[in-house]
Amino acid sequence: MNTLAKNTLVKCGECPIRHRAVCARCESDELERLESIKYYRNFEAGQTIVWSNDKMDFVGSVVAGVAALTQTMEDGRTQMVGLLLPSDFVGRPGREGSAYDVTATTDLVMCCFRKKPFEKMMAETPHIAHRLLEMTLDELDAAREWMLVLGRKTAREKIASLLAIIARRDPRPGLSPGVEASFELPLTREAMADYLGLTLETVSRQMSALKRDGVIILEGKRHVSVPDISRLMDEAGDDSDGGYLV
Amino acid sequence: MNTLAKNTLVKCGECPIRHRAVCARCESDELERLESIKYYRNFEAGQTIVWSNDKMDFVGSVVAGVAALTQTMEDGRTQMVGLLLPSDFVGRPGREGSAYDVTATTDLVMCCFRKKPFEKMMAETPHIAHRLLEMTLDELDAAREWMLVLGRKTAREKIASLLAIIARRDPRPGLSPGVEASFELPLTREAMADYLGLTLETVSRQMSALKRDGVIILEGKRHVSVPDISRLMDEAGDDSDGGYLV
DNA sequence: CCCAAGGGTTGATCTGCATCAAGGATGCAT
DNA sequence: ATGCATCCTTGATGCAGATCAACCCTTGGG
Repeated sequence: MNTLAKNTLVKCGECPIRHRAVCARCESDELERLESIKYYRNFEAGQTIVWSNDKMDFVGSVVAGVAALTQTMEDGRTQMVGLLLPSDFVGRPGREGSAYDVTATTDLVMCCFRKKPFEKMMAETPHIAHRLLEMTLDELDAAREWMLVLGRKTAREKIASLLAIIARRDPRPGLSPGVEASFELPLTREAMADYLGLTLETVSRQMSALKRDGVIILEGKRHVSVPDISRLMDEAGDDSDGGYLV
Repeated sequence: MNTLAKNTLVKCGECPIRHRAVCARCESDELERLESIKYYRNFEAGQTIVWSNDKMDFVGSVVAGVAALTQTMEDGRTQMVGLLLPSDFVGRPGREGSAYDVTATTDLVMCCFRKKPFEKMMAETPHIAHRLLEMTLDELDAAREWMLVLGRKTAREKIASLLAIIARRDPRPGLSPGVEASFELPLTREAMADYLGLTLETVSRQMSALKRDGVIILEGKRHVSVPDISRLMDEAGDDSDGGYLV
């Protein structure tokens, strides 16, 4: 247990980013064995990676870009239940199919492992299973934190919460003076609405309101700069230290 | 992986109910080792089991009664993020504290394992870790299914969804003719509201409405009978087969 | 060059649920 | 029996966010 601190990132072969270790003791021979079964896949923005209930014959992690897990009711109402940013893990070892639609919301690169050999390795290598348990517990915490957002926060707080997550996970230090974070929104207004349990009109209005009030600076429709991150966190009503979310 | 089918229940020592196996291959010596570190704890309705951020030195499962995981914002808004029914697992191996308040909503019996020895056993016994991963994935599915409820369902659908969960998990076959399920609500109206992201007044009104419309039969404030379960599922807007939830 | 499609904004109006408020039922302590 | 607390119900009113609708901007294709 805990062979690796919670969010430790390790270099995985030639992956362009350091991503969360699946192989708990990197640099060791597990990593090499992982290398031997891994491959890359590219997706375009909007493309579906797996349909819910479809068989999913791989697991992997996001290397670049953003993907979304969504659930849909018969009448078309949809709810995003997970947002996958670079280093996030996808797939359910020991499960046949996907429980959700997985779609790329931007162009996407994934580092995949074929599921069968990955599961075999997992069975032989205890700390991979432990590491996966760690990661699943993180996802569970994120999902539960999001339940608070969905159940109890106002539209403005929801938007601020989402922006805070993205800002935190995209750690580009301030370029211009007076800007503490700056990023490109990887989601359309509609996708944001689906994540937040709102309509796209409400998302648009609240984005305008946050801009008007100086909480964010919008350049174009997608580029967001945050002059004061703690101000943004306040708007999100965030009690938490922002530990686990997504 | 998958040494045990998803919801297989096994007899664990003298526990009065068959609960979900922590020890994946029951009847084997892991079970005996588990027996040697286990103990029971009783709680009264309303009692807090662990406070969020407190150190939690045990893991375990609910034997009888119901417990709730809740998160609270500084201003007092609270959201229940998990409902623990008999056989559900509590605790986060490899984690220090609890991320949520855990409280008993009814009188409660838990079967506990001290955390340290449990983790030690987990490290030595691979399929315990696998089993725990299975269970955590189930919880993750439940949390995500609940995100759809919180984000996209109406008050009436939310109530119906909650009743459907409880009815499904409390499999007492119909006593009177024309009654397909019947149970005692383990939650106050306020607790239901906290789970559903509503106010207690709205919960009360929708319960009355479901009663008026013949979807449920209310005897007193807490006893619920369901004449037609598929009708209730329809009201819940449930597309799913009701696979994972709670 | 024009047109269509996708993404975004903003306004007017409607409505589901929250909020505020009062009162009923039950149980328990004095 | 009386008082008080907890839990629940129901009514009146208000408002946040949904819905309906118009319009803008950008991109890309004939």
